[in-house]
Amino acid sequence: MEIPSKYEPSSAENRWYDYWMKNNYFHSIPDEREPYTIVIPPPNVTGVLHMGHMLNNTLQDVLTRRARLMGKNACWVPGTDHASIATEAKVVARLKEQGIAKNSISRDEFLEHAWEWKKEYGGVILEQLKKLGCSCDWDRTAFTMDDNMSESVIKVFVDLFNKGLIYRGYRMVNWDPQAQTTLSDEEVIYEEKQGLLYYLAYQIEGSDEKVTIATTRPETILGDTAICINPNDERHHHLKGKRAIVPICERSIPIIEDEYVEIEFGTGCLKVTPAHDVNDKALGEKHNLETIDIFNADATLNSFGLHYEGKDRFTVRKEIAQELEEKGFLVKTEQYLTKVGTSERTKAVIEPRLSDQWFLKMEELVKPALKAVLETEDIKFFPKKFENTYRHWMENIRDWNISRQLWWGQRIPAYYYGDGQDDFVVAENIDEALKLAQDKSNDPKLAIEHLRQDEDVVDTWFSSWLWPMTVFNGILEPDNDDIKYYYPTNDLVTGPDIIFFWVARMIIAGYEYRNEKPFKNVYFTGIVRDKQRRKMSKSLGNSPDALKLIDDYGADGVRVGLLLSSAAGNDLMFDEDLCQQGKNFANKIWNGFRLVKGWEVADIPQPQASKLAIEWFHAKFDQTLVEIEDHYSKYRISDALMATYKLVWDDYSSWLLEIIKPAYQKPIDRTTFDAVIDILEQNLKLLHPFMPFLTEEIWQHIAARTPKEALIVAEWPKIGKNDNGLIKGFDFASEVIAGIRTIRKDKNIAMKEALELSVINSENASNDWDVVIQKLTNISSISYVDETVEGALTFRVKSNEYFIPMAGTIDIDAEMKKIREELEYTRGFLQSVQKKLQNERFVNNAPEKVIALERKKQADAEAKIETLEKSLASLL
RNA sequence: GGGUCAUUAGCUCAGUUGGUUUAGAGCGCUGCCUUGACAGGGCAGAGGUCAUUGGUUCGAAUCCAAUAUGACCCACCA
Repeated sequence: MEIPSKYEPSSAENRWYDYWMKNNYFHSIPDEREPYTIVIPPPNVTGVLHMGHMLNNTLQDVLTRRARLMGKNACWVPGTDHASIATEAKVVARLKEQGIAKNSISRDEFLEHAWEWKKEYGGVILEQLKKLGCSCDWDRTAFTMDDNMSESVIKVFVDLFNKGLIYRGYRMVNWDPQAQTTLSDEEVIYEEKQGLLYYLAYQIEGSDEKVTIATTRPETILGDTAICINPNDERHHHLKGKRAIVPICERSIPIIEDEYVEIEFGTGCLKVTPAHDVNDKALGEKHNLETIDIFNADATLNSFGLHYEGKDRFTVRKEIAQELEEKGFLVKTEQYLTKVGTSERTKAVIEPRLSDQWFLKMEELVKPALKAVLETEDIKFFPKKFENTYRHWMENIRDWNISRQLWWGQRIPAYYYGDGQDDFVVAENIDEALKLAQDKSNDPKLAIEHLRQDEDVVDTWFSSWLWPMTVFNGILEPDNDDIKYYYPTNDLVTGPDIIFFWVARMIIAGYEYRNEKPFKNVYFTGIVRDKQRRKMSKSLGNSPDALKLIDDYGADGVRVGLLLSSAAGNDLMFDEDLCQQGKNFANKIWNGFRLVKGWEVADIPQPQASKLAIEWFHAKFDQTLVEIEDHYSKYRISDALMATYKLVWDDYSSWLLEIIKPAYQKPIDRTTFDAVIDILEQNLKLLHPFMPFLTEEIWQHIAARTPKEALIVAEWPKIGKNDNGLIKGFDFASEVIAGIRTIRKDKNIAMKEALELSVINSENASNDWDVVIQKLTNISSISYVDETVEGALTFRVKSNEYFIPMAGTIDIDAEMKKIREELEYTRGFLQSVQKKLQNERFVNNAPEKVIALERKKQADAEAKIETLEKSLASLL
């Protein structure tokens, strides 16, 4: 059968993915082997594959496949996250297109639509992961709103409530007026925006005097309930105890004093709006101020907004500024750079808002999680620098607002039975709730229909923080076989952007619910950026279509492309050229295989050169394997790939195959052939985690294999004896080869023309490698001589001198120039070494080993100089 | 405002407890080669005052300090 000269990925990829699925290699069940577990960072159900996912999941697949090859019971659990805000927004938008308003349908009807949506689109991203080659255990695919997941969430909520860690509070929270829900502090992104600072003059009550304040939000004056000055500010002492009149609404408000006010900022006078600013709220509580909320839930003004009622806050800002100016209250405006909080999901400007919400007390929960990372190193971060970020957040942690005013998610299991602040119970189901409510209210006649469940759901992260446990049902059945076997998981691969949202909270939950870490190592990937260092995003349109990339370069090519430049924790500048490099590599491997496959095998003696080359490659392979293992142990995946790349491209293809290659249309001896097939198979194993499809394809081409013998479940190579002498000998020989090639190049001597080589072997180098040198450079004979050969081109390796006699004239000047240049360099080098050795303090203080090395360098350089001088003399 | 990290070849990055030839890799670049695995290839080559300035040391890309530039994280100055 003719093998095409170009590797065609698309058919192979589908074929082998189906084969792997059919033979159940991805599926894991507990057995006597050591487990290796990864839980996927569940992408949003609304998501489509982007470059970040590609990188992230390629890394997970590399780790999983390698673990599998190493004989571990590898289990990579896939799944998706219900992403309440994002998904609810999409469903709302879709309903709107169909002419249905969310508030016109019931909660249950809405949820039906949402589930319908999930059924339709929820699997898209997982299907895309298959295209990438991800070897997830699809039988275990989970979703954060699966029944057992939701039950777990409720159970945990009730438990934390009963422990006194969850409480209900009337607090200032981050309100997203577009999604109409609260957000946690972590979901608020601060963006710098150019705005205006308005200076407004308030009339002092009962006088003609005025007081000027500065604000960025003039529309909130309608909610003002005080003006605050710093008691140490002498400019304003005359205002103490007086009252001011708020413009437009003409409310009389007190002038209070507090050191919180910065004397330097603005005019040193602050307007206080307790309903719409966290600091103002604190002031309000301290000074017992009235709280006036002027906004509706969608951030339009309510009746306190007077004639602005019903208008949006930003419209009002413009209009009220105009009115204030017309009425003479506006003193001036200044350009002002301010930080505005926006919603991570909807991008809407966050409104601080007072409302009843559920909070989780973090202070105690955090302690074991902090210790595990920073003290005991039970959990290791790669790269380590993120431990600082983690520490900082954990040590300054605030209570977590876990309630969201949404429908898509786990509904808060609180049941109200009366109108009092305290008239509620928390229970896993309504029957439990009824019993508790009857007890608490002392009213045995209380019935189910009297109970109203809280309308809110919990934050999405309140379900995903349990993910490493709930995917193995470890909350509902804490003693089941899966959780006992797979937990704690081994590696977590994720982005540093969710270190607080998710990573930290999983660690907290792990210690609280299993008294054990959720994972041993966390590998933080970088952010994928484009060549101009811009973050890849939909709005910029700079994110390539993942599936198109796979079409163009093959999944293996894309995987290699992504991994080539992704040191842990460093952002990665993605460039399609890297995928091209990956594709080229795949083709190189393919052709290396094609060459070997095309050879005719005969029972003839093994050439000495082949024997030596194979021994050398074994040594080189062992040496590289040590390197690769070291890289993996430090999660330096891109270095592990590069080491493999060089082994296969340079050592295997460029050197080994060239040395053993039989003459044109001549057969190869069986011994060499068998050895090279074995070597190819070992290489394929190292390559498989990076390039699963291509390697399986070649593996199965080499020989007919039963499913048990598939590459995906082959045995990872063991580290061998690593013979250094062979590697040194080869390195020396390769320098000789390069010298001869350079001469051929310079003098334009075709490879067909055989040359002779003479050598003055001052280095006493072994002649074992002569056969290899001869084969690769078409040297007919190598003779060992004592004296300089006249009329020859020369080159030197260390202090060995090589001669290639030339029939024609030798350009003496050029030869001399070359030698002089070498001489100059070597003398310079010798000088620097001598300078060190002549320094008494160096000789006295440096370790023995270092001095010996310097002496060796000196001797080598001196020998080389002697050789060069002799050659030069012979030319004169 | 506080903090973390970076700065090495045209680009992307290694350089592990200071000493392994006068600093490496991949890509790119420049020449030449090209019927017998692969032009998605081969061979050879050019290219760096290791951000700057001081300091410690026998010895610094590596340790320390300051400066500059950039990135990220945290923080309630209207």
